[in-house]
Amino acid sequence: MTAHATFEEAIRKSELISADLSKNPQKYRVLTGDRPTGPLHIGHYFGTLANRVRLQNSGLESLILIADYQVLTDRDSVGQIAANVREILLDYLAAGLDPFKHKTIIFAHSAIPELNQLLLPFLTLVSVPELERNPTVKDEIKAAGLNIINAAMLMYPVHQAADILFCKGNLVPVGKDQLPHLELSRKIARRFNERYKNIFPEPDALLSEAPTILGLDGSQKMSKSRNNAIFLGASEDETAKLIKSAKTDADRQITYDPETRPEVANLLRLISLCTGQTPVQVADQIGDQGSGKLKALLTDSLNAYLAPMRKRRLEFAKNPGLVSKVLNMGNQRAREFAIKTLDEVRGAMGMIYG
RNA sequence: AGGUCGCUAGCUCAAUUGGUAGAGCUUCGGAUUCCAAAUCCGAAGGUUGGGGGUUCGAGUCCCUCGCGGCCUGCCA
Repeated sequence: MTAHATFEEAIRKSELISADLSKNPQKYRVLTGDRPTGPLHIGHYFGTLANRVRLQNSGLESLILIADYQVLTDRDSVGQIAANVREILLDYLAAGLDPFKHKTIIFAHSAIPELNQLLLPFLTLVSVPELERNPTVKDEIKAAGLNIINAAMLMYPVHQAADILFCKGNLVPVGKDQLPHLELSRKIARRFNERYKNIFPEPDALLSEAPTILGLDGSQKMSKSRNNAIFLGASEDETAKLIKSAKTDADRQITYDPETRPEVANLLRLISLCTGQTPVQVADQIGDQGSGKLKALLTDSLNAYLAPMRKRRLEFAKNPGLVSKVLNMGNQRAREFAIKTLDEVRGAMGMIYG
């Protein structure tokens, strides 16, 4: 099957599942996650976080992974990891993920030894060239400018397979770039089932139509490392300052044209996400008032949109005990899955001796 | 384990026979601009991996320790 055909197939299946979600939420267990390299920004929010909250609220069991070990795939040090984990927890809670009201489990790699142990048999189901061929990994190595590739970087898609399969997750919301990883997870599940015993589901992709949010420099995806991001927890003044620094163009007449005016289009799209208007409507409203007006409007819209989240975030920040409880609770529940699955795996492999 | 090369600003790298540690990019500020970008001007940024020694003087030479790359080997 060609890559394109695979993609078409993934879209088709994703649409079928999407239609089924509200009818049969109990059929699905969702896994997503983030590397704790810093606080989350509005690209994360509009790209995935909002969708996770939506899935949670429609009754799906959702596991959210803080992939702390994977911080080290492209750097030598974890940095202020404890602070970063805390910031991400605050972002999750502020965005509306709620382990107390919903079937949501927030947990960390490092707290689940059984999950990581699954990695070992999984690694034997994958060949080295298969890992080296992964286009997303190749891109990430290139983007990070790595001249030394550590083994964890090469095998992190296998680690992801363990993340998904330890809890028998069957639905993974992803962007197009993550499809190769999910394909590998499916392959690993299939090979394990074939070689030992049928215990793993083959997880499906839920392709989001979420727009990619460009950074404030307008040329690349928003990301912390490119220093072009607005953090969810930023103050209103910081947000205003960052938006003011965004790249635009010299044309005073504001139009929505993603092809020729990607920077302006990106700002219009952000307003659209905050207000519910279409980008074209926003552009018409600004007319010939220029990018200054566009930025003022975005600043007001975004600050207003994020205000309730930021308020919640500040309140959670005052309650570190509650934040710790969220993670401890999630770790405990995730670990129960992991212990159970590892037992099954060892049984299937004939590795229970005593 | 052996051989070898390396460690200088946030990043990439300079620094003559031993003689005041610099540049580019990034960051920050200013000019400019409807706002930006680009451009121009300016600023910040360092115990030269740690320690010791030689010397009037060490990034540079010597010793030592640490960390890392590559090559070869060994082991489960």
